[in-house]
Amino acid sequence: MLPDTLTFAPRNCGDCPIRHRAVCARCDADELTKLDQIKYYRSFSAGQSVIWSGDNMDFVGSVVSGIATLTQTMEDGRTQMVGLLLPSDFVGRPGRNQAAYDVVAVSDLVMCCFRKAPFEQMMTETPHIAQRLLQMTLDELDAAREWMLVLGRKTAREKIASLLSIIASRNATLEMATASGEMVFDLPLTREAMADYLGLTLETVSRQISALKRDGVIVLEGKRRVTVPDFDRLMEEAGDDSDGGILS
Amino acid sequence: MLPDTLTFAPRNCGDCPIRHRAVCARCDADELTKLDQIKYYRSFSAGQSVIWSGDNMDFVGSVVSGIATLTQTMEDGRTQMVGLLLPSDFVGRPGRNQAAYDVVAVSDLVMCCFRKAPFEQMMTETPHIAQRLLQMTLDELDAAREWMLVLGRKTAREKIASLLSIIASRNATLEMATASGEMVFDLPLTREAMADYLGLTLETVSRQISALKRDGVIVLEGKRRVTVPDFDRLMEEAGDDSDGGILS
DNA sequence: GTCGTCGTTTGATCTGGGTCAAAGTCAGAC
DNA sequence: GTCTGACTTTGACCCAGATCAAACGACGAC
Repeated sequence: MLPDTLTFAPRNCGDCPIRHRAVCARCDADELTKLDQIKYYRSFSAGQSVIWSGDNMDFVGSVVSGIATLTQTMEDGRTQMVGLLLPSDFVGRPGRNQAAYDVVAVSDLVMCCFRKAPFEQMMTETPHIAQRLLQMTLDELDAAREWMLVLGRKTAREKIASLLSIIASRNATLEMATASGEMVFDLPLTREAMADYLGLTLETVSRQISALKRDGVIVLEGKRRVTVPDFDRLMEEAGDDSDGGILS
Repeated sequence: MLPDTLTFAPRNCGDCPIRHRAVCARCDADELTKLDQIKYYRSFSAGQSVIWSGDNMDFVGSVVSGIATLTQTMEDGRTQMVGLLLPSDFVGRPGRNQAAYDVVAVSDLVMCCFRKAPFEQMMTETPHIAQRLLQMTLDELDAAREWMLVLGRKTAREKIASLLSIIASRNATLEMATASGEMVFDLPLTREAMADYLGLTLETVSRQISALKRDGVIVLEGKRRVTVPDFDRLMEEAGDDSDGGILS
């Protein structure tokens, strides 16, 4: 457990893998030095809980590596995932002391944390941080609204295809993309987590994945490794405009 | 049509009904003067479209009075509401030129608009605006996540109860609250719009409203005026923690 | 090796909410 | 007044996805 995650810690921000995408993306060298002074790393192993809804939360931070989920739970145990946190995503809300959601590490996870008070202080002093945070929050809001369409109006099959295309394209920027147009990636989530993401049961998730496999939309190696032979086909199955609507 | 909405326009920001809740809330007198110079009002009558998804959008703005909806539409016509815009809510995204959603006036509507370029200019100069916009965006993100739980995991009855309690509590701050603990308000949405909000069909909305009425959770006068005799009961029906979880 | 656990698949059955259809209510136009 | 159209309600029926249940596969502990 906790293999080299602790030794992982990049000593200075210049070497950080998320330097140009996280909340610090716009900071100049000076600002980075200041951040460097108040930052600290925390590691979590897969399955571990980062924070519980309602807990006192005295830090904010960025996911450096690994994946975490943001979920909401009803009294009777029904749960809905409301955020999927990938490297560079921000956790916590400046100006709030209590966590509003459960945060759980889905894989081994490293976070770059800042104590809340000094971070909020810095936010007022260095507009670059607030600017970047606004941009990231607006992006998250757009993602949440896309997700609302998925939850409210798509069929189970479309939901699965949507999730697969989201994961595929989030990874696309990073790696993968087998020249030939094929895409290969590992599902970071269990069937149950996918069900929580999509407002389904895990059985339905399993059945629809099997169906997409049977129909040749995806190819599976084992239970986690997915190959998408034709991404446009997957987008069609997701019910999305195939000519990916250009925003921004 | 378009009754006194145009003459409505408050001449200066000091008199504005949303002065202390909109994106300008934190501005001081100086900043307000600058905003005053670049603002203009636009009126829309009920049912009119403010902007279509994909349209070029050269302004941003705040809802001054009236109600509008933000919706997404799939190619085959399925629609999902992704935002309900009440007075003081912000429309548009700085740094984006195309509208991402359809915006439709549900009632007669007055908006306070700013051309995008000067507004973005001001945002970089006066941190008060960006600060407030960040706060508002974070609030919207929280609301979107709450909404995701509703869409993904609640039953039709719970969905209706949730919507009613959201509308009730959004209004609560303003007016209403019959001392006795009763709440009375008008539904601003048609059954169809409620269905779009909740990921249901209008028939199901109608049936569930009838059921809540039959069970005494709400009382209807006509089709739009709602009385809630016992708000805690309504919250229970919504499946929410009755002891309203305190965040912030 | 066996056992236990966790994640997954598959089958059988049930049901909440969708779909199709018809009729009711109300406000504004004429 | 009555006609029209928008909105709403209610009924009958059906199906996608939930629920209940069983079994399978992979992996780590022993």
